[in-house]
Amino acid sequence: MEASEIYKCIADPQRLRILNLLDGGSLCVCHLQTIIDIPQVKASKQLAIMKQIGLLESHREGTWMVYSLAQPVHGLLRVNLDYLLQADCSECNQLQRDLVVRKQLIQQITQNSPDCPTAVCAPQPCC
Amino acid sequence: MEASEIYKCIADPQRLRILNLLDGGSLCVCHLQTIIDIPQVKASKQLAIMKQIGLLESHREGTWMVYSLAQPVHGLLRVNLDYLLQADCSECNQLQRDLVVRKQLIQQITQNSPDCPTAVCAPQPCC
DNA sequence: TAAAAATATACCATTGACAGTATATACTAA
DNA sequence: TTAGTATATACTGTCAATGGTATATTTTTA
Repeated sequence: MEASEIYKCIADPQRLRILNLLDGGSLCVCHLQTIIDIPQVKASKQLAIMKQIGLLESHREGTWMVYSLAQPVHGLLRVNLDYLLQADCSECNQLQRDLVVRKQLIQQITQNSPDCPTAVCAPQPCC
Repeated sequence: MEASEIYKCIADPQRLRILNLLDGGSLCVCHLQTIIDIPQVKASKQLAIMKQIGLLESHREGTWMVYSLAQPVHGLLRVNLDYLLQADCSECNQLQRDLVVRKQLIQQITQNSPDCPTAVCAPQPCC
């Protein structure tokens, strides 16, 4: 994977937010939609782009598609996610806030259905 | 300066090469043209873009424009240049090779005119 | 097997980045 | 002041990325 591909990818703030969120663990499309507040089509497209490059993996779980960072996380991506999380700029703050929202969402899901593997997806309709 | 601006910038391999070269010290447009082997127009445009964002500074020295990284170097750029120089991918290797060529070029200039401040530009027509 | 939910794809219009050519500007030296 | 060198800008056409709408696909459940 070329460096420029990765840069082109994370040059889009939405894609960057998605990568950051997935770095915290797998999520299904509907969760990403909810947290980032984008239309379904767009979420789906962005995810497809990143899967295409090889940054993301996905597997189906019922009707849900669960996305996660391809392992091992590419060094260049790793370095940048780490840097941004401890840096101070408007986009960086957004990433930090996203992780908080992510945690809250997972907590909600877990309370509503304790059986649900938190790393994955809600067993109830979630969106 | 937003992270996405920097990423959009370094997502272009030529701009990345320029930034990497300037990280080794100031250079004038004609040197960059020579090393990277791009037409004058393009070099000038790329430099203008990066100056616009605030990544580069420039000053005139005779007919030459000397470009350098804006100080202090933005943390995000710093992190990425450092990573790429020690990584192993085709674009990374290019960056490493560029620095070698840069050193050779500076050496040539210095030999031909020992008075010339190597950090800057040749006092003789160079292109 | 029909309906509903979650997700993906096709299609289209718009926008933005990019390359190339020509021309302009700034400076130097004769 | 003219010619030459280095660099910048204007202009134009082209191609790629992006957003939106509609529709298709996959799976589950009734």
